Amino acid sequence: MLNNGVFPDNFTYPFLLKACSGPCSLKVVQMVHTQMIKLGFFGDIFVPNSLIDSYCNFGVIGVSSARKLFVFMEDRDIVSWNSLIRGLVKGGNLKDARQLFDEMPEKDAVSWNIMLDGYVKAKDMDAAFQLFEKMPERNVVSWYTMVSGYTKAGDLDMARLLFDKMPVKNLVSWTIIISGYAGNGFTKEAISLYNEMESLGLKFDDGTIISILAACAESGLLTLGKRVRSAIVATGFRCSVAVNNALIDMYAKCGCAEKALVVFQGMSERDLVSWNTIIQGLAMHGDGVTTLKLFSRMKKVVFDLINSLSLVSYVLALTWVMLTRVLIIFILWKGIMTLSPK
DNA sequence: GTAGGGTTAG
Repeated sequence: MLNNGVFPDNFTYPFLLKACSGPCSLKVVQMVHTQMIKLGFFGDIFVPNSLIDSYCNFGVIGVSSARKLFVFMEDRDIVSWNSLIRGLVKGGNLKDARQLFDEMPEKDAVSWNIMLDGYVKAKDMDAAFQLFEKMPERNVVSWYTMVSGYTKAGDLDMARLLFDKMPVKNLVSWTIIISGYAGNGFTKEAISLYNEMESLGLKFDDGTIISILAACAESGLLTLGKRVRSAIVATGFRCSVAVNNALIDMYAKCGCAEKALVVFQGMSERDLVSWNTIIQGLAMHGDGVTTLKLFSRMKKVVFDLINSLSLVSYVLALTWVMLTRVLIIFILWKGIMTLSPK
């Protein structure tokens, strides 16, 4: 763009910074920051705010840069505060986050929810609940945060209590509570709520399926996993790669390695997760020979993507195959020894 | 520009 003589404006940088939020290095954000100072776009509050947000993706160092920027800013709006608090919360610095939260001249629903999420992530449900009770207004996000927080803390009674009190229940609320019960091994409740959701005629989406299947995988809940699978088939739901991956994992973790393999083989598109999931699933519960064959196929297809997880599964499968072979040889040898005349 | 259920590893 610059080479073509086109100059950036105040809309360019927020977009550019958004693109730097991934595995992009902190140095690039710093470079963009320097250029922004030179060209002077800080008059538009969106610009420094998106810079704060970008810095906050880079751990403690990033957050301290965000903080410096925040301090030097002439004008700040709620988003500036919220973004920095989010950065502190993300870095686990709840004390400073809370201090800023209390200092804020004005709070909106996002401010409250960020702080709430901080306590939930820190597994401090008591502090979260206290804040939740103090909130001047609660929106769906506040309720999601609390209910999913309690399910993650294993307190299904509180999760259920709040779920029942939710003023508006939608697909996400149902997903959270069903996955919560399923993931914690409460089979009966999970299935009964799933039935209830179905009877309400709610149309599930990728998020619902993936979340429930992951919870089933976690606690080996094959019954519900199968129910979700038949619902997918019955409704003709078009499975994304992620949904199929979740299915593979659910089957493998519930002890159905063959079914996991069937799903994998039926996929028209696969990603690294598909390969890792099937290889891991088979290495744990299936046969080692198939795992090794799949691994060598994987080497041809996604060689540059192979990571430590694939390697661990490979070594596991290899060890398993070797052990089985040694065992077979040992048994044969014992047999020959007992049969041979003394 | 900031918050929310979401596939492998833990």
